[in-house]
Amino acid sequence: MSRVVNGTPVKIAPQTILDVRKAVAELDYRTQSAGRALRKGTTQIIAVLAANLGNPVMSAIASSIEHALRQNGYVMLLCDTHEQADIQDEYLREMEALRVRAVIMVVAVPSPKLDEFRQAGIPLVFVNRRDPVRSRFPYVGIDNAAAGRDVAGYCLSKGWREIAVIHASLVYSAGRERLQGFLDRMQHPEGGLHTVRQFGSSGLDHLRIGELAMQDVLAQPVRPDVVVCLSDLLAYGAYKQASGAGLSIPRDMPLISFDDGPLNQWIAQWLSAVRIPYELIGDAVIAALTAMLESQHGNSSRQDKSPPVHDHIIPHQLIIRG
Amino acid sequence: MSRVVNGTPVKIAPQTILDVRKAVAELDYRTQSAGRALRKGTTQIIAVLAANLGNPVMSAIASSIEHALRQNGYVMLLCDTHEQADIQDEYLREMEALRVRAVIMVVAVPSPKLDEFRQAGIPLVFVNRRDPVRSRFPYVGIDNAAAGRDVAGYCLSKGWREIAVIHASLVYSAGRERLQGFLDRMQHPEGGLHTVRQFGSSGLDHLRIGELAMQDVLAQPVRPDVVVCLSDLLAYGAYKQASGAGLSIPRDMPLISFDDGPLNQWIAQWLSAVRIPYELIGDAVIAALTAMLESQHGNSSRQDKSPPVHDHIIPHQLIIRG
DNA sequence: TAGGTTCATGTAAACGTTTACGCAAGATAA
DNA sequence: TTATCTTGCGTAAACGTTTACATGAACCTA
Repeated sequence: MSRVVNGTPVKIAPQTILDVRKAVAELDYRTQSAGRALRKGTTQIIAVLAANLGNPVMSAIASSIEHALRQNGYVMLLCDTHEQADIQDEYLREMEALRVRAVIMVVAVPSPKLDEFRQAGIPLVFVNRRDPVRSRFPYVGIDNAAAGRDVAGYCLSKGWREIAVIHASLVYSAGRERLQGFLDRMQHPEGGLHTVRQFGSSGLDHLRIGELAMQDVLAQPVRPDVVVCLSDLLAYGAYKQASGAGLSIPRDMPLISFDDGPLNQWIAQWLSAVRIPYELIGDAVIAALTAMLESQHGNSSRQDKSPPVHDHIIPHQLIIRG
Repeated sequence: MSRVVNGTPVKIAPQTILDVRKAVAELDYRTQSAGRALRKGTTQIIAVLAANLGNPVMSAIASSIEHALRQNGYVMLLCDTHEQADIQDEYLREMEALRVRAVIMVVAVPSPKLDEFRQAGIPLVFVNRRDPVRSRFPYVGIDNAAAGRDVAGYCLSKGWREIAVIHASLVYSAGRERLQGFLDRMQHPEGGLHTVRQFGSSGLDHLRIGELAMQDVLAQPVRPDVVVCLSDLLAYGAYKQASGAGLSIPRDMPLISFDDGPLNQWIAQWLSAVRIPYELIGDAVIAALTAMLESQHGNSSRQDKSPPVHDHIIPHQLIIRG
C-alpha cells in the first residue's frame, strides 16, 4: 500500500496499483503525517524563521518561499524571531522537537542553538543576511556590495556631492556589505570631491532609527544632496521626519533605499530603491535546499568532502522614482 | 516519565520528580512531537490560513496571532490562500493530514472542504471576515457596521455632501457590513442632503481595483468632497491614481479607509482610517479558541447543546490624519 | 521434471509517546 | 496477625506508517 501511494522503486503489478488506487479513492484515504514522521524520523515541514514579519519585504519573501515550498511538497512553518537571539533559540528548539526537514533563516542573528544546528546536520539556508558565522550553509539573496556600488554610481552620475547615509546596526552582512560597496565606489578615483556622512544607531526598530537619524541629518549645517538609507524601513522613518519638517521628498532631498518592498510603487513614489526581486527568492531557496538535501544523502556513504552547496545570488535592480 | 514532564494529575513521589528532572536535564531530553501526535491523534499545531500575506494588515494580524499562540504553547503554521477556494481547500486537506488542533481563517472564502471542516469537529475561528456560511464558529474582529457608521458620522460632521465610496467585492461580510453601516448612518434623518456614489469591481487585487476605481471617480463631472475606501489597499491604489493625476491628498480630496495598517502612520500620513487594533487580535483568537476547545471536551459527554462560543468584537478607532 | 531464478505481495518490527492496568509495598483497620 | 485499602511506579499496548525480510507463485533452463 505504502509502496504504491509513495511510488517506491519496486515492481508492482499494474492490477494491484489500480486496486489500491480505487480503495484509496473510496475511503478518501490520506496518509497521516504523524505515523510517517515517527517512522522516518523527519517531516515535510520546513521552518522559516523571519526576523520581522511587520516588514513588508520580509512578508513578501515569506510569501514567495511558502509558494515555492508548497509546489515542492513541503509545508511551511513560519515564525517571527523579532531579531532576538533568545526567541530565535526557543523556536529552533521547537523545530528540533518537530523534526523539521530544514530551517530557512530569513535574517538570522547569532545564537547558541544556531551553533548547535550547524553541527547537527539539519540543513540551513540563510536568506537576505549571510550566516553571522562563516559556514558551509548557503546564502540566498542579492549581491549587497554590488547594490551599494550601483547606488553610489547613480549618485555620482547625478553629481551629488554632499551625501548622507542612514544605517541601523552594521554588524550583519547585509547592511555592512551595502555600505561597504557604496563607499568603495564612492572612493573610486573618478568619484571626485564629495563628503559622505553616516547617521544611525543600532536597534531593532528601523522605522524609529530612520526617524531619529533624519533628525540628526536635518540638524546639520549643510543639507545633503541625497540621503541613502540602507533599508526601506529606515527610509520610511526618515521620510516621516523630513516631511514633518516641511521638506518635500524627493524635490528638496532625494531618498534612496535598499529592499523596495511591494508597496513602494503605490504609496512611496518619492522613494528610489534597489529592488530585491522577492518573487524569485522562493525558487532560489528551493534550489539551495534540494542541493543540500541531495548532498546530504550522498554524504552518508562518503563522509570525506564537504557538501558542494553554493550561494544563490539573485539579480537586483535600481528603481528610480519621483 | 511522561507523567512528570506533562504534569499528569496523579500522585508522584517528590523524589521521583527530582530524579526525572535531573535525567531530563542531563540528557537534554525533549519530547518528540511525532510520537505524541501519533498516540494522541492531535498536535500542538494551529494552522492560520490567511488570504493575502502581501497585505500589511494581514501580516500584522498573523504576527499577533503567532505571538499569542506561542505564549499558549501552540505552534503556528501559516499559509497564504490568495483568497482562492481551490488553494484554500488544498491547504485544508493538508491540515487535516497534519492533525492540526484548530484552523484560524483570516479572511475565508466559501469552499467545499471548509464545509467538511465545519462538520468534522475541527475548531475554526474566523478573523476579520465572518464565516461566509452562517455557522456556530466564532468571529474575531471589529464591528464593521459600527465602523462604517463612525466614518459616516465623521463625514457628516465635516459637512461633506458629495461622497464617493470605493469598494471591492461586496459579497463578504467585512466589506458589506462596512458599506451598510456607512449608508445607514448617511440616510439617518439628520444626515441632510448628500449623494453617495459607489465605485469598484470585484477581484483579488485591491490595489489595482482602487486605482481603476479612482480613475472612474476622476472621470465624473463633479469631484467628491471625500473618497471612502473600504480597505487600506483600495486607498493605496486610489492614492496612486489621484496623485498621478496631479491631485494633492488630502488637500484636494480627503481619503478615508478601513484597516489602518502599521505603515500608515509612517508613509501614509495623507490617509485617515478606521484602525483595527491588530495587536489585540492574537489574544482574542486565543480566547475564542480555548473556549471552543473546552466546550469540545465537555461536549464529548453530553452531545445535546451546541457549544456556547461567541464572537469576540474588538474596539476600533477612527484615526484622522493630514 | 527438478532445480534455480525472478517477481509480486504478505508479514512483522520499529519509530516515541501516552495511558490503562496491575503489582508490590506500606499504611490502616479489625 | 490478617485482611483491606492506599500509594507510587513498572509494564505493555496502541497510535499509523515504512521497510527489511519471508513466502510463494510463476517462469526459465538444463
